[in-house]
Amino acid sequence: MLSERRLEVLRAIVHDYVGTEEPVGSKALTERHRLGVSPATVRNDMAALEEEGFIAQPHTSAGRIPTDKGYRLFVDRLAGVKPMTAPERRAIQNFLDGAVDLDDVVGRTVRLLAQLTRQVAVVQYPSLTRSTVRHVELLSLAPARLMLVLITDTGRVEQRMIDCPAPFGESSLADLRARLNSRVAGRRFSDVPQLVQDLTESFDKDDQGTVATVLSTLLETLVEETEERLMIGGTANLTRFGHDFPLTIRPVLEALEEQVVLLKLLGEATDSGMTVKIGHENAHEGLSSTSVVSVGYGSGSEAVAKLGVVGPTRMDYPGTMGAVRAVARYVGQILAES
Amino acid sequence: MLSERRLEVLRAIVHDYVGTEEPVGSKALTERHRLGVSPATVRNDMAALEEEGFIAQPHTSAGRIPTDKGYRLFVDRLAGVKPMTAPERRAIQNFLDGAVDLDDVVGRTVRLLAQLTRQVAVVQYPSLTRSTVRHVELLSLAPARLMLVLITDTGRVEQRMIDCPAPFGESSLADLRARLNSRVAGRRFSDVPQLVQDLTESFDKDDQGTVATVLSTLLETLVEETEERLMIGGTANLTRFGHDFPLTIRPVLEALEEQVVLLKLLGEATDSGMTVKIGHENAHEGLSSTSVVSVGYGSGSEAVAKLGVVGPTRMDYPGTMGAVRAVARYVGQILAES
DNA sequence: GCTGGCACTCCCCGCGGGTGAGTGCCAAGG
DNA sequence: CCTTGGCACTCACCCGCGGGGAGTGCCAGC
Repeated sequence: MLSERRLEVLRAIVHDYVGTEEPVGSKALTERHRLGVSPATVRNDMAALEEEGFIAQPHTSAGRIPTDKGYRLFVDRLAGVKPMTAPERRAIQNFLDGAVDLDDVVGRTVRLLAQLTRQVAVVQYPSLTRSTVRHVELLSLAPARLMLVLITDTGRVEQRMIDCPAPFGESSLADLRARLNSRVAGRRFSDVPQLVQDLTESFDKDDQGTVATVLSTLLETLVEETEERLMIGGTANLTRFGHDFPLTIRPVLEALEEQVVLLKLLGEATDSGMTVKIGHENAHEGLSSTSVVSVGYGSGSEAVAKLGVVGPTRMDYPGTMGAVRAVARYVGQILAES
Repeated sequence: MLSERRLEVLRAIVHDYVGTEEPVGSKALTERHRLGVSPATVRNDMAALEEEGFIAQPHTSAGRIPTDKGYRLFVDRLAGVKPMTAPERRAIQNFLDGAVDLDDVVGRTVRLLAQLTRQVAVVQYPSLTRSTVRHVELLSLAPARLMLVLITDTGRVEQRMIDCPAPFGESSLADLRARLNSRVAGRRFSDVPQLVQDLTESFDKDDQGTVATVLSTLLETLVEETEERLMIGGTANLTRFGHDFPLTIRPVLEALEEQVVLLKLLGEATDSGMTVKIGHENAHEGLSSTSVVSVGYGSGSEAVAKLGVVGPTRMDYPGTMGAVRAVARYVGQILAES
């Protein structure tokens, strides 16, 4: 068990190291923080902290830097979330309020988050799985060719081409359109399969093939499009990383380009509250020297997608967490309004 | 006027420098290329080339490196476009053939281009301005609330909400939908304004307000959405740039995040044929040590958008140009088929 | 106009010593 | 038992120095 003062020493080390990017020594610590003890005592504490694996020295006779485990303890027990100041909150709201459509909301969010945290921002588009259907439209492009358009409550639109097994009249089309909408409009995606289950039977024998095709296409769209999109920004902030550049930055850029990796990354985050993954806690090895702070956001009480930032393990956790939480909150509001 | 041999020397310098990233000297040149003359002669030629501003030396008593002007001459007069090999062409086609929708086509193109050139790839979404309308759909979401959906021949879908000044009946809606489509389906965007000009008058007085609103929204969409989207990829390749890292890479990453800059960049390219912008020829100063190779692509004989790559001025121009041209060609085919 | 020779320039690299921050240990004191 | 000042020790970092080598410019000769 670590004494209160040792935790205080760890907090001070993290604080200073995040600020200076340089290993911090016992003397410097006592000068910058009012620990009320001498450097020698701090040295003893440091030895203990190192013994437990919370800090390490790059080489003998150098200062200490926090380990992943040290940051973990810091985040879990020593650091709070630093709330945004009132002007910052106003700025966030103003910036997001100008958005005109979903793409714009996501784009603005990503830029905002990157700017606030000075790190790389990742924003997932609102997920289809948890969304509800606003409208389903069917268009006849040619006698035996339809287009299915699906509109979600988050403002997303998906379209699919459908080749019909048999020609499909305008009246049948209008009929199907009406019945489909009366059943699924306003309902959650996950409920749709049951809701349309017996729809085919109620149509003329001639049309049943087409109806079945349409329905299966609709269901496919719901499933397929669960592979969600995301937007990233602020990659230029990676250049602030350190001196050992190419080695650090390259794998990160590579990881960022693989949407699958990022989606998994965000997906791992717990549903409610904020998640902080530190260094090697990230599954992807290219991100082993970065931390990811993520949180769910949504229009209602429930999260429909996630957003977060990727930065060096040596980051300002309280500030970053504050910014991420605040942005998520405001984006949720914006989505709820529209 | 430069003699044939001096041009040959320049070509050799560019070739070697691109390969080694190191200033190339007279001795090394005569060893690697069959110029048929001695190092001393090459030195004389180099002095002449330097005099004319095609090459420069980083410091006295070092080898020479090409200047922007040197690369320009190389591209214009000395280098051809290196065609892709048959296996490469097959790979391109296979890779692009798997695409399922427009987003996927663009996504695959960007990844492919980044991989082929080992540089940063930029692909503009097919532009709306030059596209044609495939279908316009009107949905009634609420008594006085419509949704306008615009579907283009390139597979793009845009939607807009419309608040009607007055309630609008289903029959009027169907009427408007039908008339609108009969007029604009298959027509170019640029022709739409004239085609719908007198449409409002033919409706009932009660409905004219709504019809006018719908039409103006449609026209707005056509104009607004001309601010086109694009996708970039392969930023990890920036790490191959050089040793003086942060200085070079940072402004490039920043420029890449500003879509406006990129759109302007691609926009400057001439419509037909390939455009190569070298170093300071790029308006944006963050890109003054990069070259941009871009070309239009399209489904028909006409370009609907552009794509290209951004890389160091020290790049393999023939190879890059070959890859860019080949990819543009195949993307055009894919778009034409779908 | 090409070539070989020659002197000169400077970058690069490895070496060595001085400096200073930081550590670990120990003995003394509360 | 914890804290503290003292002390010797360890290394990374900085800096200046000199040799090696690649490359250049110039010149005289063919």
